Amino acid sequence: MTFHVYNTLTRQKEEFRTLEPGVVRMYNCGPTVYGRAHIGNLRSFLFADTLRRWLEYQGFAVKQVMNITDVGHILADADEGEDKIEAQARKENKDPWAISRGWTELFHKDLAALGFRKAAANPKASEHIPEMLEIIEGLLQKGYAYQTGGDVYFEVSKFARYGRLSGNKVEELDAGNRIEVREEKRHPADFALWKSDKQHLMKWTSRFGPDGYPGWHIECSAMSRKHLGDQIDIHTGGEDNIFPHHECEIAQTEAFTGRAFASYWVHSKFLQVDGGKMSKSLGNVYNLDDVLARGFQPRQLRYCLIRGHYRAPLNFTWEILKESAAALENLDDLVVRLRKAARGEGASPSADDGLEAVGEAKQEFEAALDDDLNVPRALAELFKLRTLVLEGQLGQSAAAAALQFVKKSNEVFGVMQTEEELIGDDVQRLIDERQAARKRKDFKESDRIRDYLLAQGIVLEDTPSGVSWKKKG
RNA sequence: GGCGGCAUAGCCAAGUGGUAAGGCGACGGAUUGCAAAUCCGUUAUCCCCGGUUCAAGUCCGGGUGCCGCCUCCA
Repeated sequence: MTFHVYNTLTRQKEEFRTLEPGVVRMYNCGPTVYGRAHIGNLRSFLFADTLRRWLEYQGFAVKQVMNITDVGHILADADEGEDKIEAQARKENKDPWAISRGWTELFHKDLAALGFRKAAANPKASEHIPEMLEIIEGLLQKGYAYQTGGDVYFEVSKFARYGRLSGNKVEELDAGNRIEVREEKRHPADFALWKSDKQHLMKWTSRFGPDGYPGWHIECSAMSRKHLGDQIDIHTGGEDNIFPHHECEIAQTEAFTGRAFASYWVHSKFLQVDGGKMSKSLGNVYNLDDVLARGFQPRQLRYCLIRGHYRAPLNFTWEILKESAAALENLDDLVVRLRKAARGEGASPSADDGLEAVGEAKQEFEAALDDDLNVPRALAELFKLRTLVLEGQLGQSAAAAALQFVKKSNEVFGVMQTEEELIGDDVQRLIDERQAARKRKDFKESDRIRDYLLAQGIVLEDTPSGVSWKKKG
């Protein structure tokens, strides 16, 4: 079995083949930095991170680029209006550059807290204006774009494949119905590559005039090309990016280079909250701080957001997060139990007992992820291993093999506590004291010690084979 | 109006046309000084209606509900 991935472009699962053997070039549509990333954003980025991790698990060298959009997003009207970052800047009465810088920093902090692997590059739109202009010039020369005043538009009708990704037909886009059709455009669906506006705060001088700024879509075409080359393997984003954003990117890049842009277009579904859409008016747009404020750990949120299949809607509630935390605790426990069984504690007498079952779990795990990154199926295999070890069906060798595999599986999920935790001598002394108290049936004292340690985050369990402890959370 | 997706137990969530993974929770029992952990057992005919088929959660048609896009958006 090899990795198969669903390609939005062809609407089917396809065998994954890279342009260059062993190397994956992947571009992830990143955030617009005018506010804090919410858990919906995080789900999408977490999907990209998981995909990368699965590719790396398989031995690919992944060149991952995730952009930071710090200019160019337009409000209100498709082609004219206020930049989102500028709008926020006005609201806060701040310099737009300070706004985007601040949010970019926070974004990286959020990713780090959630255990993201670092992308090879996080290019900023504002730092790639020349690269954008280069493409715009090329498109003008090739006749795919036209200039009217200080504006440049991409002429959609010149690119026959426009609409292939989204399934939209240019003539049925209903353009002009809800948006005011701008007179200078040759077709309502034509989109801006470059705009001029004196009012704009973030602007650049070009041959189109002194007050220009780029259209939204051009940045990704330029940054992807700059950092990964004309052709890439994977381009990801949320499902909302399919149209118009990615449709336009394809048009621009392919018209410019004359070659296929990305081999695989992969999109994650939206996160829902309370079974419906997330929205400010419902007050259910949460970010990492909201999650931390409720006493949850970042990795618990991570587990919660990756536990479903990326191509199906996923529901989030605080109750579900709590359930996720409980499930994750049991995965941590799996590691602990395997480590013990590998040492002989609770292991089956014959060292190779259960070795076959462990092999099957690994095989199923990999088959699940090979099948369009089916995380829930892969997770189920981990829980099956837990049942095996709890039932004492694994011998020492099998447990050691399972432990090695589970640790490796965590390279994909990045959620488990796989390092052995240690307690200090003082804690060990208290545990011994409690055992002594129990022996003399001084339960008041033994419970006092147990409660004290619990308050320190250490849970004691009196098993038939002796007392064991674990750290909480 | 156009394009696309989803609908599986109390809550999540898999599922290749052949008889419903897994997680969390709940209930009953065992074990325990108590608790926790663990063990045993119980807990779904898959939104509705019709059709194809020997056989459908899985295919087709029609509903209903929710989500996304067509306007910035993960």
